[in-house]
Amino acid sequence: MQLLTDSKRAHYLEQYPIDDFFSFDIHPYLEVCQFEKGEWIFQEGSYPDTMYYMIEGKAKLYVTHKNGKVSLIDYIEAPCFMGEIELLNEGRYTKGIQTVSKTICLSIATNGCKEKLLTDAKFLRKICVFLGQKQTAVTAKYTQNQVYPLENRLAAFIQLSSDQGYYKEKHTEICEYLGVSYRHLLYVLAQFCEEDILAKTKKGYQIIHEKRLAQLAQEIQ
Amino acid sequence: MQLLTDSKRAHYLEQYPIDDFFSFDIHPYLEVCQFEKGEWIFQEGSYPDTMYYMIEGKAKLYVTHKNGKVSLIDYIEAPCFMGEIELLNEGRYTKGIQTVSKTICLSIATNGCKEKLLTDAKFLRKICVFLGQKQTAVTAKYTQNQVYPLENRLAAFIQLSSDQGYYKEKHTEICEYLGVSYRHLLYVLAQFCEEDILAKTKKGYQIIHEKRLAQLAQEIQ
DNA sequence: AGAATAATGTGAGATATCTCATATTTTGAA
DNA sequence: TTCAAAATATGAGATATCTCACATTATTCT
Repeated sequence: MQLLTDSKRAHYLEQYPIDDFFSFDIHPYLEVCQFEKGEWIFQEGSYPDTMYYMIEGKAKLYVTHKNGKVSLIDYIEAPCFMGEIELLNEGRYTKGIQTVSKTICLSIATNGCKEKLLTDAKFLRKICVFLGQKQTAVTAKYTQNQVYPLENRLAAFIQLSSDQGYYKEKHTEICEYLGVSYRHLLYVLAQFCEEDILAKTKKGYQIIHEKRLAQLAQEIQ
Repeated sequence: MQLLTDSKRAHYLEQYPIDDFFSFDIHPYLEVCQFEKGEWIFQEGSYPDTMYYMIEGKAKLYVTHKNGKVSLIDYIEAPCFMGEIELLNEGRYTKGIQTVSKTICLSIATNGCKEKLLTDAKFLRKICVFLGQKQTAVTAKYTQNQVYPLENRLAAFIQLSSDQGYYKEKHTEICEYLGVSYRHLLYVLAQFCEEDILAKTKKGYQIIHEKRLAQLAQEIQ
């Protein structure tokens, strides 16, 4: 992690003003940080003293289970808060956050202004809305995981993440996200090829039979 | 649903004071309602105009999927808010809430005081903490569902819900909660009996081999 | 460039879980 | 009390998904 200073710092603060999230002057507590790809923003089990607001980039929210298995809970995309739950409740981070790409965050050192934050209606309302939406999203994802086979969920995910008719995500990431084994993900991809829904090319999996894919995805809504 | 009046109303308002959730006088907007067992507090798709704070009772939070399957997202137990997300964001209820037992709620007609609520730091902070904790709980449950077989999850659930060494929940409810079919729940219960972890009696399933049960449950933590 | 590491790909066999059909028992309401 | 509905129970067969083992490519680092 690298603290940005001077012109870079000024640039980001200017481009992403968050003054209106707060009813007091937040600038004394603010830093601009840059995380490299793959860097951990929060480590599971560590003690929190910072809240972040991600303004550019993408990250993954993880939890590690006792048996060593890891669940990719969610992708986190700018703009969003991180560490807000830990600010509200005491305690360690129970989740890890790792960047997927270079990421720029505004950091708020909470030891300086925790009380101010927790009594600021403007800020709290922002957090409330954010938490509410996140909860809705996470709940939807998990109930779907439970009720639909991978065939449908993968179809929906391919629709979402494909670019110019090509699906080219990393299998290792996606199987974690969809909560299935690597092996099984490959099985279902192979099955899609078998059924001529996709075709494997050097550029990724090409979507051939878009209608059928949509049909499979739609069963979820 | 029944509005309570006079002495009953006064009784509950006195027993569960929520004045300190707000920095303004909430009483003009407050009612005390009673829902019978099995009644729906929110219907999926309906338009919200009320937020509730459940003070006695227990309910189930549901979502219905496109394919007709229903997920029991969570048990909701007093004390807790209901409809808070809909207060924050516009839109219909996307979840249904059905009581499990007779339930007493304080209702807050939001059309009268929405603005006041959404600018009240005291209230917003309560909601934030509540949402944060709920999110943590829901996430934990669902990631576990994904990673552990029913054997472990059921063991943990039996530990939680058993009373005086007896497990006697309704299978029809629990299979929904644990996200498995009725058939499979019965299989695993039978397996527990087979292994002399439980014994089926008229009073419910008796826990015989507590250590082994704990062992199975602990794999989750 | 070469070595180490990560990602991809595939087979075989196991198992966790589902669907459906059907019978019995319990519960709640008329 | 009786009847219908809900809950419990069980079998049989299907399938979605997992584990493990191993081979082959890409990527990254030195």
